[in-house]
Amino acid sequence: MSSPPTLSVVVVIFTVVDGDLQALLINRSGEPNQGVWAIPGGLLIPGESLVDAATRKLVDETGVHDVFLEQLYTFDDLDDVTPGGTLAMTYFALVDHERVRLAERADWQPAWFSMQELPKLAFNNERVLAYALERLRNKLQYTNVAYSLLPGRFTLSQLQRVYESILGREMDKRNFRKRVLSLEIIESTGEHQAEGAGRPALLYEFTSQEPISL
Amino acid sequence: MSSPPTLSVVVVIFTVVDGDLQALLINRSGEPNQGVWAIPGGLLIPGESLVDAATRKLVDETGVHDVFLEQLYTFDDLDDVTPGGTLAMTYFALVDHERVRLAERADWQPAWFSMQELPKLAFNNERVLAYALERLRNKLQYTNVAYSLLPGRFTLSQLQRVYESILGREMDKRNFRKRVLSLEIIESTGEHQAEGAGRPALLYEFTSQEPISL
DNA sequence: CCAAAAGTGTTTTCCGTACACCCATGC
DNA sequence: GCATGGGTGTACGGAAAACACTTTTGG
Repeated sequence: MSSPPTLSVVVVIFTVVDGDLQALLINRSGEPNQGVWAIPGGLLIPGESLVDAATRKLVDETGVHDVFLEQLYTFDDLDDVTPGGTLAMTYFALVDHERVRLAERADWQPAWFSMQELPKLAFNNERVLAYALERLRNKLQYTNVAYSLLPGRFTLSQLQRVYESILGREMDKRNFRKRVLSLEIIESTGEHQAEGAGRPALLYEFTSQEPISL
Repeated sequence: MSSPPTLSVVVVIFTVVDGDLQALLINRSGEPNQGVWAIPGGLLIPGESLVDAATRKLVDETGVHDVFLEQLYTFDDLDDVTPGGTLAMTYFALVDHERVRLAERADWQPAWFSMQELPKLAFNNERVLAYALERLRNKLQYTNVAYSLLPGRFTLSQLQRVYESILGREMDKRNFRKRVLSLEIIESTGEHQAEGAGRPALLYEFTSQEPISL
């Protein structure tokens, strides 16, 4: 007779900093996998809903709320050491890094890592990140999820850098603008913002701060 | 202190019969929801993987194996009567109805229902079916999952009826054929099959019986 | 010979892509 | 005045959509 599985909720938190897609990782202070980096997560508290657990982890680590958060997949084969196994309900979230205040704790160290140069990860977390990235790339194409990665007002160049860093390829400026404007997910505020030298850019905002499928 | 949630695995089983998309439902013999139709499912056995549990349910109800089976979503809000709540890991499967031999049991009655005329369902199962249908429609567009709904050899008209019944709209015969042939997911066997009156149709087969993304 | 289903091409429309120059500001 | 980033239009190619008639069989 096996014991019932451990129930954990794990949240892949993505942000884009300066044209670089990054994920938040935690340096594990306890066994198993002490000292190894892992995606933030914790045990599901009995009586707590999955989305509440994911939101709790997200707020604990970053302080942000009201962002895009969606269930990703339920893995039963990430943890091969805990007796009885673990069911890991994974979520993914998109945050504007300017709104984030990383938790400062004595035991667990959270830090951003570029998706280009990930450290050695615990618990097969590579698969979870790869799957989250695939999902994010798909969502970016036919939804407005990018709203959750940017401040309320932003320039088209900032938006384009977000798309480019997630999709991993450069895009043509004119085609990009044509496309996002024709989708009608953003609109101009009429105000301008200077970006160092160069002509000041028009500021845009998303027409909806809720996820929309196109 | 709440009790830990019940862990169940639920499998939406779709088939297409005579141009009609149908789902397999079970008439519950026990409380809660006695006498009400529900999606087949059962408790996760400790030590059993999720996909094994889903496969077990599928084989129990239909006798088929080696079909398309994929995780759908994990719901925590379907069952509002069981103390501690239930985590329902849902899967969806696609079967060729000609290969199915429905379980004949004294207690649970399985039956096919058209997605057009569903009965009253237990446990918010409407949401699960709606989500499964949405996912199936998407998958149909950019994968070869239809292989799992048809016999090994089939006519292009049969294939088109499968697509039409899932997508819920009629398609142009010439455009449909051009498209599926250009995808190179099917190939002609060279043999013909008479379909009542009318000219006999060429039989085709899928080039792969494994899921392929296009 | 008539009903029933299979099979087949061309035209148009739309969307994605490629591509180069001028504009407004800071220094 | 020059460096920096913002902003704009057109032409091409491929895919999807619209559209009607001929072929082969059974009865």
